[in-house]
Amino acid sequence: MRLVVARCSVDYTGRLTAHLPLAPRLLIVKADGSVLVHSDGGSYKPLNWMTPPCTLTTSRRDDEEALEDPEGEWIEQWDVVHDKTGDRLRVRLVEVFEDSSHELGIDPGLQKDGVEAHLQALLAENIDTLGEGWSLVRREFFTAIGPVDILARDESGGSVAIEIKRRGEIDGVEQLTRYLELLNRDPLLAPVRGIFAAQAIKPQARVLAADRGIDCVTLDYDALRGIDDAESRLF
Amino acid sequence: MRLVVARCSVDYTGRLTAHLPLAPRLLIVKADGSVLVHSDGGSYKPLNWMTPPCTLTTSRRDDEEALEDPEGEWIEQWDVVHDKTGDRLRVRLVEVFEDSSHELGIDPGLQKDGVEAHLQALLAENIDTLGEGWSLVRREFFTAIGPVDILARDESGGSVAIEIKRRGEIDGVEQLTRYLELLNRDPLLAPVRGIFAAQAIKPQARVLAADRGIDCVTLDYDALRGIDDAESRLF
DNA sequence: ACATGTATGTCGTGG
DNA sequence: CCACGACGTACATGT
Repeated sequence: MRLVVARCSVDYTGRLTAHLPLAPRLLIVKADGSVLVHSDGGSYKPLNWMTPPCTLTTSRRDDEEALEDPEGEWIEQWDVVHDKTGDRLRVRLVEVFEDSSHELGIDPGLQKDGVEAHLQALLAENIDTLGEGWSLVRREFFTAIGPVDILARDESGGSVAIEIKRRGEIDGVEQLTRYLELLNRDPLLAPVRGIFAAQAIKPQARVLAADRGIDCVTLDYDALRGIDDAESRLF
Repeated sequence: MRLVVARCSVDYTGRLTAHLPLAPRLLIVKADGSVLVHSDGGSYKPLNWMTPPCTLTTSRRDDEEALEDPEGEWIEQWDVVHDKTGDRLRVRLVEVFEDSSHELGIDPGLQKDGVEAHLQALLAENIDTLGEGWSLVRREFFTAIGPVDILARDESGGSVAIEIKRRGEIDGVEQLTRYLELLNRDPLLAPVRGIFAAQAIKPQARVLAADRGIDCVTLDYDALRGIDDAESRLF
């Protein structure tokens, strides 16, 4: 990883064209050749960047040459070209304040907990919180247009398709609607009810779900985890 | 902006919990207090981060204290707490390879060109590329559920709602469908046809659009721009 | 402040 | 390799 702090201008040409006027910025060149251009604010997202796989070539001008050129007084130029899309990033460095390199090695990676996958697992294990006598058929029930999060049977043996979201918004209801349309064409399953389950459901999503005959359920992550813990203590 | 390269471990607790085991990484502290944790690959997105507004407090341990503690041999700890959500990021530094600071100032900002807004303006100005005798009614025609990109009239005076996307995918068709449902309830406008316009349209989106009776049009950005240039030269 | 739609989204997963 | 869905999505814009 190479870290450069420099006064520079940046141009990007690819899915769009963009230009950054001359100013001091942080430039990061990663081991895979990818480049990030960061300002001292507006975090997370770089002002400009190039994703791997890409190729970086650098060229220099000596001071005299730079001084002669009235247009751009840059002393070093980076040309980064994306290997597949041909997107281009050009960085022109005018004044370099820092330039250092470090060997970091490959990162062991992030361990996550508490995302949708986890919610799904918890609800699948505690499917009877939706109703007494309910049973799990499958998690990630595959259809031609994508996986249904949970397929279950209610107390009377009827099929229920459950879509789980951390946040319940309108496109989640659309997604479940598409699944229900498809599932209800299968005579072995039909009729299939829909349940839209989320930690919080927006009013618009609720209205749309009601209009489509889909039930809404709010999930309490901590409560589900609590049930799960309580159950595992029995063993 | 402070740049630190260090062997560190990171823990995040907030919308989820996440842990990064001890490894060498780049830590960036921006002027607004936000923190980014980057590895030497997998670009653009930090492994972990804290967005502003947030507060960073640092604490140190002297070497003896660190050596006595068999658990964690960290010598410096950063606690970053988000001012509004209470999300927490904790970084424990074990070995520091670099620690530098720079004053960058406020960035003049990015100039963009070629996104959806531009496509919309170009198509609005050249609405007759969709058919002879077509006319523009409004750009950003406002409805209760959001703005329709372009509302136009075809050669026979019929209403046409146009949804524009850079890339035509399934959710764009869903969006247009919702608009059409609503617009067709307005007796002054109905019947309203739909056109899904994009630089490239995915097969699935095409199929769904056909199923909904929506026409697809691919837009040639350069051609539209060319027409526009040619027209402006007439004045 | 909240809601909505876009993104050079990025990133994983499964076919 | 492509398609799809999740994301601590982030981010700008309009009310």
